[in-house]
Amino acid sequence: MQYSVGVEYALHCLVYLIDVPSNDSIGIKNLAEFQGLPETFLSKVFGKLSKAGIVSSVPGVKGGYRLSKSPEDISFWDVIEAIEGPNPIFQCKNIKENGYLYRKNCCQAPSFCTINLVMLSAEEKMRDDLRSKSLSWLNEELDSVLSKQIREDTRKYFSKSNT
Amino acid sequence: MQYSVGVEYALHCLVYLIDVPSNDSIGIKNLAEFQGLPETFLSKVFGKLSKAGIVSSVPGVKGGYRLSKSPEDISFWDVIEAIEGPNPIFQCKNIKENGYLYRKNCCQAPSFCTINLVMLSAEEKMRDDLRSKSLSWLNEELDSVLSKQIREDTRKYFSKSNT
DNA sequence: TTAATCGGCGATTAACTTAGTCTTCGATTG
DNA sequence: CAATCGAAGACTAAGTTAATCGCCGATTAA
Ligand code: FES
Ligand code: FES
Repeated sequence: MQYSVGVEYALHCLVYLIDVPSNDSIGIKNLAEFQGLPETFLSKVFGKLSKAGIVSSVPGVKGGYRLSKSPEDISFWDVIEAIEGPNPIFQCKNIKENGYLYRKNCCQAPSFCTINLVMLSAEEKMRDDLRSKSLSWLNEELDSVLSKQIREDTRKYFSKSNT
Repeated sequence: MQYSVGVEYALHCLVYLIDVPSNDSIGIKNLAEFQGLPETFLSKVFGKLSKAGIVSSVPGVKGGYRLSKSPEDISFWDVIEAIEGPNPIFQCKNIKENGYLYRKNCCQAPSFCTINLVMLSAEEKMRDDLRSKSLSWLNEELDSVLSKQIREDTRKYFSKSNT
């Protein structure tokens, strides 16, 4: 049970899109090449991000992707939800309604299962944490963690290839 | 991306084991029948719970399962970890070490990826919440949520079939 | 205008996982 | 000794994941 690799791909790619001015964009090809990722698959990932309104595409040659809103307004959770969908991690197949007692005395007040509620509220704790971290926060964090050299080289890579 | 149904099966089954005295046990067959679950599959789930030291088995005819420690000391997270394994939900394939810059200037200080750290710490929030809820807590919760009648009927079901 | 380059999208695939079954085994009961 | 239980492993069918391929429409530059 794990999130798909698409989540990792997406988050890492979005880092490079944060600084891109709104009249520019970065192509899938560049993003894939730079990170050593399969280009076609990355294209699918960006399809989901696009549908979720996180990025917007620029069609045609010299096209690519850019953020479709401020990095301040894109949280980690937004990205995960775009890739993985809205379903909770805990899978409740409502087994308590298949139970002996429920089969016997048929008409029950449709109540929530306590176990399910516990799981969902625990997940919410994780989501709240992810909702509190935005892409712009991540950008600042990376500025303080990564060497100035590396960050500069990265930006140079994407700017030169899109001139 | 979801936890397997085994987690739901396990948690629901463990509810019925909380009150069982340490010289008694409940058989897989009863648990499966009562909840309308496939018996053979449930047996696999209990295999995992047994390996994790949550339940212990009583072999032979009239055998079954019982808790192998106090319900106070069994948390929701213990159960999930027993079924799903210890791996984090977020899958980090270390893609940053396949990147262009890392391929170029080869020898890097082996650093952690900030994105990964964010994800892991968010997961930890969820796990902490699940670690704080034990089976005995769940039992009390169910006492206040479910009708006295249902709880009694349930206990009767398992006691009469194991006499 | 036209060829080359981009993203969008759907079909397809291979590998893997999940949910579940079957069968054989060893232990216990009566 | 036979019937009943759990343990364990082989097996299977269905679903998912990661990835590829091919075709389309939009865009650009020659
Ligand atoms: S019925 Fe699904 S968790 Fe209780
Ligand atoms: S390398 Fe895996 S999350 Fe950054």
